[in-house]
Amino acid sequence: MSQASKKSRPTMHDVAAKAGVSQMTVSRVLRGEGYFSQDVKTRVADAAKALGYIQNRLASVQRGMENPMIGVVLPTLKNTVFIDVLAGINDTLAEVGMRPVFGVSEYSEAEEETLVRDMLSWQPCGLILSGIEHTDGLRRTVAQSGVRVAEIMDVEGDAISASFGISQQAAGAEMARHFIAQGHRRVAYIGSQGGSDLRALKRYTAFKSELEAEGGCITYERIANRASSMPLGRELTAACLSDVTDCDAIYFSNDDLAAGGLMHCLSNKVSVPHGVALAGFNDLPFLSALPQRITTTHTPRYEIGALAARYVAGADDVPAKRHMLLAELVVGDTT
Amino acid sequence: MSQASKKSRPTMHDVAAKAGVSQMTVSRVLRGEGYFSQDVKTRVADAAKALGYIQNRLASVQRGMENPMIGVVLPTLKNTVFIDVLAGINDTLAEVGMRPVFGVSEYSEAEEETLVRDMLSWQPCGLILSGIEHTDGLRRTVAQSGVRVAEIMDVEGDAISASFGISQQAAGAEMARHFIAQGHRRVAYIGSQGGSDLRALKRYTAFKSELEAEGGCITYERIANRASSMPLGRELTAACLSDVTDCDAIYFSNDDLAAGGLMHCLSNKVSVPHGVALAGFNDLPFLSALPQRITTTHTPRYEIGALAARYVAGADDVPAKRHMLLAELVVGDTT
DNA sequence: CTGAAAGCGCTAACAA
DNA sequence: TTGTTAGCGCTTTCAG
Repeated sequence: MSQASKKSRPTMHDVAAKAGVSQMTVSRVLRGEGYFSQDVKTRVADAAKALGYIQNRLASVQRGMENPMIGVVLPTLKNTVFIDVLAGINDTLAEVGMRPVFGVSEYSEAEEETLVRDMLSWQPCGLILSGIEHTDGLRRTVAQSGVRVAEIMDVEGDAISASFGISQQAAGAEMARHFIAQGHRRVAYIGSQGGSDLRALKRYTAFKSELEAEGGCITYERIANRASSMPLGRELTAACLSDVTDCDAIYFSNDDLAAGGLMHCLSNKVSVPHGVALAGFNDLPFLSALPQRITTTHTPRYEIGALAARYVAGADDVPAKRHMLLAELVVGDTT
Repeated sequence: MSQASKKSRPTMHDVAAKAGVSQMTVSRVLRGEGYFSQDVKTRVADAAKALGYIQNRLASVQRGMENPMIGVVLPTLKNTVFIDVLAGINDTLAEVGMRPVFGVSEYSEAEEETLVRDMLSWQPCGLILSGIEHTDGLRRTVAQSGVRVAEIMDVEGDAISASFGISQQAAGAEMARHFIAQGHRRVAYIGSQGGSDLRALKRYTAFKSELEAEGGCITYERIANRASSMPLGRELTAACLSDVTDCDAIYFSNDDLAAGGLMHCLSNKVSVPHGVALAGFNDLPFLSALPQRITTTHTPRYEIGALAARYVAGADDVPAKRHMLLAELVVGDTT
């Protein structure tokens, strides 16, 4: 009777019965709070272990304890960048005994709102969202819920409370100045994700206006609808170089595409950077294995995830504000 | 008074007060169960929307409802393979309104057990674990918890209830036969993860014994401790080719390493496959962008995740048994 | 069709 | 140092 039946897992009552104490005492011992004798402590610990007791957090949280769970919404899993961010989030949360619940929005703000509503039903103590553009409903919902919210990747715009990312505009503009300095004035742009990647768009916009301000120009622009990948980059580059003969450089929205471009050039004996210069974005580790070092912008992806996680986990050394991390130009030999 | 205070989120009581019905009626309407008039239905729906009501799942689950949450433990986030699996899991769960909670074990069985204990405290309705080797404690814990458990990637060994994966042994043996058929008898093996990747080990063991049975031999073996990556593959290949001069092929534990190997050969004018043959494992999409098509084994990663998710989500068309998916040899031009 | 009562497993507050 | 009481927000059961 006091033993849990086959069907239901043991509760504190079962542990209490086995240890010969009250259920409340079990609660205290297991949390290590309040007072209890050494004897009781070991009896309870033994009983819990013997029964294979596992805490029911739903009940604790329901009673007012903080839920060590963080809702995380990423735009996609197809881009390594977010995997790195995820790793940073997960590692950091794990350090303090918290876990992420996941959702993928596929770059849709409406879907993001739905996901957040859903996650809030588990009463997480924090939320990590991507980007800084959200629906009004989302903003209202999270404001009402009172959970901590971190927005990652982007810091340009109106943050809900804390944002962690880089300046996409500065990164784009810096690359434009580098192009100009290297004498690349006629530039093609190749992107993916059909323009739903708002951060790539911000970068490109800044790149373009800086380039034009410095006397350069965009001679070709192609933003494919598919997800970014090396094969896609190779394909788009082939198309670009056969369409346009008057560009001396290609700016890709990320490294996967740029690496694909480099592969095209390698396989087709297009000299880089003399035939055409190439640059990507992110500085993914695999670049260092390629035959040529692609010029790119290093982004602190893991750090962004880690910092955001520290914030939503309630670390008091991470204030709620705009955290702009450094994105550094990495000059390779493709420009 | 009936309105939620600034601090706490609105409950069914608040909605009930606003709609002029009892809390129980709100519960019924919101779940669409039982009977209620059209009038009551709209009043409740309006009130809920006006208040921005979000269900408190902790309470429902506590009361006996199923928690649409699946605990997922992966060995690493550094290997694209698991990202694909994750995508399959997430997409499939999302279709039925479920979400994954994540943990990364870093290939440690002890860590896996800790993670599972932690996740079970949220009363998830299912668990997806990687591999088929687990601690006894883990097995006891999940047996007692009564949740559905799926084990992915590997099907050779004693599954808890349902396993989804490929035959690592068959994949390794098939590659060995391919090597022999192509005349590659003296083979080097390059791996990573310091041998904690049990699946790679199984593959290699089968590869080796099949190779030797057919008259081939392993002339070099290097399993680095670091995580698998293209740069690592390039580095290890360089070391291998400078150490050993008598191997005519290298079998890599995965595509990242193999691609790194190919890059080394490209950059150092080592002809492939005549100077040395190369083969990887997984058939990652980026291979199609490389200058040469690397021979590899295609693994149905997304499908494994998707199927496992269907099972733990409670789909009745996925029985609890050993699901061995097909891993197909993909012959490229590097062997 | 609608509501009142009971209780899931836990913890804060108080009593012993 | 330990136990008792109340109640978190919800759903099951049973009464109107």
